[in-house]
Amino acid sequence: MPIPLDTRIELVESTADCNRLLDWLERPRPVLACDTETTGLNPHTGDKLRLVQFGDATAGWVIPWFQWGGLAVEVLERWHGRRMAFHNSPFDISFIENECDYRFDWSMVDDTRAMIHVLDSTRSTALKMVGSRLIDPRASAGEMLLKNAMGVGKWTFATVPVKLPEYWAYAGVDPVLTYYLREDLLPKLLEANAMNAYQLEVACARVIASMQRTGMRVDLPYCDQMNTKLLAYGEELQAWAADRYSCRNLGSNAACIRALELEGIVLEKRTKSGKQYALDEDVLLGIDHPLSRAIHRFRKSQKLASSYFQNLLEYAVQGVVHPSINQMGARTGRMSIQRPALQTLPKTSRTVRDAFIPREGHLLYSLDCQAIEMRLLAHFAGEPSMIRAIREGKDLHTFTAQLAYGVDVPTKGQRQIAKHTGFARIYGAGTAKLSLTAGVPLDVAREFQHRYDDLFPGVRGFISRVTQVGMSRKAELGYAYVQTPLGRVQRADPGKEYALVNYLIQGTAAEVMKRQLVDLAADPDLERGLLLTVHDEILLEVSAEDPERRAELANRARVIMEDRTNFHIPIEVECSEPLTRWGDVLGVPADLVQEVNSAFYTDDEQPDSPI
DNA sequence: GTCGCTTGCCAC
DNA sequence: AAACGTGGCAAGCGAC
Repeated sequence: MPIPLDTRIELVESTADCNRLLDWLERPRPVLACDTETTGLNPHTGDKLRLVQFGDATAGWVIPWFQWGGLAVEVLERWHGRRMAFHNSPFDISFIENECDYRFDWSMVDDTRAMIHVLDSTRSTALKMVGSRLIDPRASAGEMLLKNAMGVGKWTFATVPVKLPEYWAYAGVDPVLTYYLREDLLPKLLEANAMNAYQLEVACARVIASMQRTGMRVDLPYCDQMNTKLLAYGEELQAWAADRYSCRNLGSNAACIRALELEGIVLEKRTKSGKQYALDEDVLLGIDHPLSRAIHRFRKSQKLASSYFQNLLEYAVQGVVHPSINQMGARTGRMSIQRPALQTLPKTSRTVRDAFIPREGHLLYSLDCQAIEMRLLAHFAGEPSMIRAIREGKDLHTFTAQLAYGVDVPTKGQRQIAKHTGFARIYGAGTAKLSLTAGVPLDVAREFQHRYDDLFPGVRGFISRVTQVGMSRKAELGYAYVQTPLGRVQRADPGKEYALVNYLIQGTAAEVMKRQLVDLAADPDLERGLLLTVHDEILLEVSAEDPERRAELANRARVIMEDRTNFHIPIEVECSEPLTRWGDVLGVPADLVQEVNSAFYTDDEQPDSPI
């Protein structure tokens, strides 16, 4: 095993150093590794490049961007057309492209973070951690030294002096580690049959970078207005509760529990850890008392204000939020989005989604994969009746309820239990959990599960096959895993082999989504309009000027996303009407929201909700 | 003051 | 036999 930490690390401080670096660049190597150090995490919200590093097996070069940025660009231009390796390419490439005119050739990019994540997503993908594991155990030592030095000097990544040896030496090791990691991981990808999954990740990376750069336009005055209203409402509720029930802080569960107990309310449910009485939404709604309702309303308004509107106000730059999209956010290959968390905006009311608006002269479209996880379940299970029903365009939950109850038109309740049972299968839930989430007695849940298994024996067979395969691999290799169609390795935690079913379905759905992004982005008209993905939904922005053209673009996107060849079931996509606000997709007229929300509680002398 | 844990809640 | 999966985020609160 090579020991990259003994490799020469050099800081560029003079024109002589520049020349030595350019000489070094002439040497033959299969790939040039590159990394950056920055002041923060988001190039679109003001964070800047500090260092650009290049490396191979022989050396790591550290270029202070402020003084010697031109040299970094010179290196990139001279190397252009040849392979480059990064560890988390969208990050470094976005930072560099944000501060100069050089444009990377994404088809030449290798990404070691994508490699490791496709092979094992259960462990840290941080470069130093992976480096210590696979290349040199001392790889994380430099990080500790830097951390100590930064603590002593009270520095952050934005302020630590470039010439501090702990800083630039730490930085210079990274491209060398990346270089060795690529060498280590490429054969492993081949061996594991995971190359297709990796290549999809690499192809997707540029789309992610593009979406981050584009960002989403936000109606700031609206956010500000909503935030102010909600905060004022919270204050009113606080004052009301303090006055009537001496409950000083509606945000403190301990204080609320004390106040409720003083009112003679007896709590029973415990929290998950069992340490305290639970006071969650379920408990609150089960208590018929004005204070309980006030706590509930306070929570809701707090949540809307602090998790959503305040974040939008905080993260917007010139009216646009550029969230951080983590392409490999979840172990299954799903993406996650933060600062702000645009994948978790409430759907119960349109209030928050109404904050998102298209750019001037544009409209939004929401493209949604229809019931993709249920469809993939049918695909993997090879369940003929399910597959037929899907092909015939039937709603799967209604179909299931029809079969299970022998009726043409199932009741809402019958469809509901069918739906919950389907999802319980996808998630690996047992009878108890199903009974809880579907809100039916244990025996009803059990009875329906039995009917479900009788109706769809393929599903049961699929689940036991997956678990079986996982277990036998565990016996052989020490860990249970399955692979998605493109080869992504999905490992189970010990004792949780049942979760492999979910990982396979969720991971495959994630692959479908990434494939869709890549295919959409291949069309320049559509790439510009890609704004966001929410697991099975893509938000697209299209010029509004010509109604025919915009409808054509939206339909083009829909057709590109659909897949009728790779699975036993069609992946079908529904396209929304053109939207002037994201909230339009929820269908509820905006002016009704106020009424609906404030009609919740009518009997208490509490302040009225502003929304 | 910061950090980490707990609790709760938003989405798919 | 039975086992719900993946995330992000805010506030309270005790420890340092």
